[in-house]
Amino acid sequence: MPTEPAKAPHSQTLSRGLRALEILADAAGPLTIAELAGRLGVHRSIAYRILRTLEDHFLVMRDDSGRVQGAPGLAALARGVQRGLQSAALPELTDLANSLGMCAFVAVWDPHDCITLVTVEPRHGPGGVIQQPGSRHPFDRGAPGIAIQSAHTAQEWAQRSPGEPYRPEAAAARARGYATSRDEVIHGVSSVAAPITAPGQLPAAIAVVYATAAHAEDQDTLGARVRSAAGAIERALGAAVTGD
Amino acid sequence: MPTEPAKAPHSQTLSRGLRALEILADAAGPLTIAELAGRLGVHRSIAYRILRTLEDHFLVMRDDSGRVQGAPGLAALARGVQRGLQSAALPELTDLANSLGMCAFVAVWDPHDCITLVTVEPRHGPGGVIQQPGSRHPFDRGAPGIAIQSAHTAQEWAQRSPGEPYRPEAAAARARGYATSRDEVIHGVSSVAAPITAPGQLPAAIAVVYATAAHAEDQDTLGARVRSAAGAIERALGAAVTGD
DNA sequence: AACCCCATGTTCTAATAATGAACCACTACC
DNA sequence: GGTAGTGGTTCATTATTAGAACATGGGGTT
Repeated sequence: MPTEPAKAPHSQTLSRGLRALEILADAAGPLTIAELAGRLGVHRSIAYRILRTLEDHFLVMRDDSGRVQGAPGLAALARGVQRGLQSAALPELTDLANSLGMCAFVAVWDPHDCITLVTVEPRHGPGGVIQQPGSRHPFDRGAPGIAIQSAHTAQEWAQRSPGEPYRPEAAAARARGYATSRDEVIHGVSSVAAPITAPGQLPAAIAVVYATAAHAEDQDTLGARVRSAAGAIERALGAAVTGD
Repeated sequence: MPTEPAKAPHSQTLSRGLRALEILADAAGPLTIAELAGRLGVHRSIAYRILRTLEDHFLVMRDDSGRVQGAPGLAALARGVQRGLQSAALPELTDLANSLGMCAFVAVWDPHDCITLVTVEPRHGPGGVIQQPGSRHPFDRGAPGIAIQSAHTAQEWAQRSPGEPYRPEAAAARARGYATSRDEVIHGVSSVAAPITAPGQLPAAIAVVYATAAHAEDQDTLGARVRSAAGAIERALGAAVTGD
């Protein structure tokens, strides 16, 4: 990159609208317009117009007292994301979750975090750990992050996610084919994950989580299970590519 | 509404950006920038700047050949949507899916369609029907739409979703507590759904789908099952409201 | 190879669309 | 009955966006 041709300008209004959606997604509950304007750092009247537009697209809604929150239209927008991966992973996830009695999920790479895409709870699972779809975790927390990194060398990683540190555990995970973590995201919760890589697909990982107290010993068995699930998904993705 | 105080202006740029996301979600596969600009009805250079902004927010990504598609960030945006309903419904859905061996899902009301929010596949279910999360269906197709309508009288409905027709089956469903459909969305596929209503929550429905050929007779049993699941979800939502 | 075609990406000026302060109406709470 | 908090609207100013025209580079085809 010799002479940096100067970045083309970005759209201010659009960016603010998207930040509004991000803020709403991260917020604990519904927000008042003034709160949103404050967090956005813009005048109330701007926030108001932005909201009007978002409402038109069914991406936000107001509750009885006029406060703002995300609307189902957002789910519709997310439908197409990594569709192939989602459908390939779903059967394997349900199988894992039900046979192991653990919550199983798939997370995908995003430059700054890894994002949970699909989750499956085990049959009688309300007592278990719930991994919200759409939740983000930094790469330095949890087995899925390690697993995704383990599909790359440190150099590849630095190129792919500049600034995101490369965990040393990734090397061991690369050798074993799966990664583990304990107490990294939630205290008392362990996780085992295996990477999923397929041409044309974002780096991803399949993982299970469980209370550390239970199932303490058979970490190797879990590793083998998630590895084989990852392999099945990769084969399904490959078949989809060639067969479609 | 006597004198319509004149609608405040909407944000053009933001609206175009959102339409871009909608187009990408509906598209079969990745789109080239020119295609997107065409469908958007704007000049290529505008589409380009919009994409640049969307990329900054990790909502779209480019594949190897520069074509555009949705990115995992979209899933993160959808995380907060109807969170209470999602978590309350998940255990009931897994229970339904696994005990009946059918795909179970929750759909919520949106002014024009009903949108699938969460789905659970049965244990050994890849052969079964998969209901993509985020998919929209018009209210005149499928049991969930009828179930959602059945929670309202025709008048309430006309006020809530102006222009959307009220299906006559809703009255019968209202009396029975559940709705059925056959061959309405996919040929050969039947569905049974029950409404979920809770204060502060959007109207929703829980449903199961199955191949019409199998399980032809016990429609009443299915109705009772989804009804009781809906009741359990409503109770969980009520508890969450008062207990939080 | 030289050509053409189609793709992405950048630059630039007119004028459009966004900005943000001020202003109104309403409700809830002192 | 005031006062402070909402949501909602208006309007002059100007910064932002629009969209044409211009680079650039890769891929076929003749």
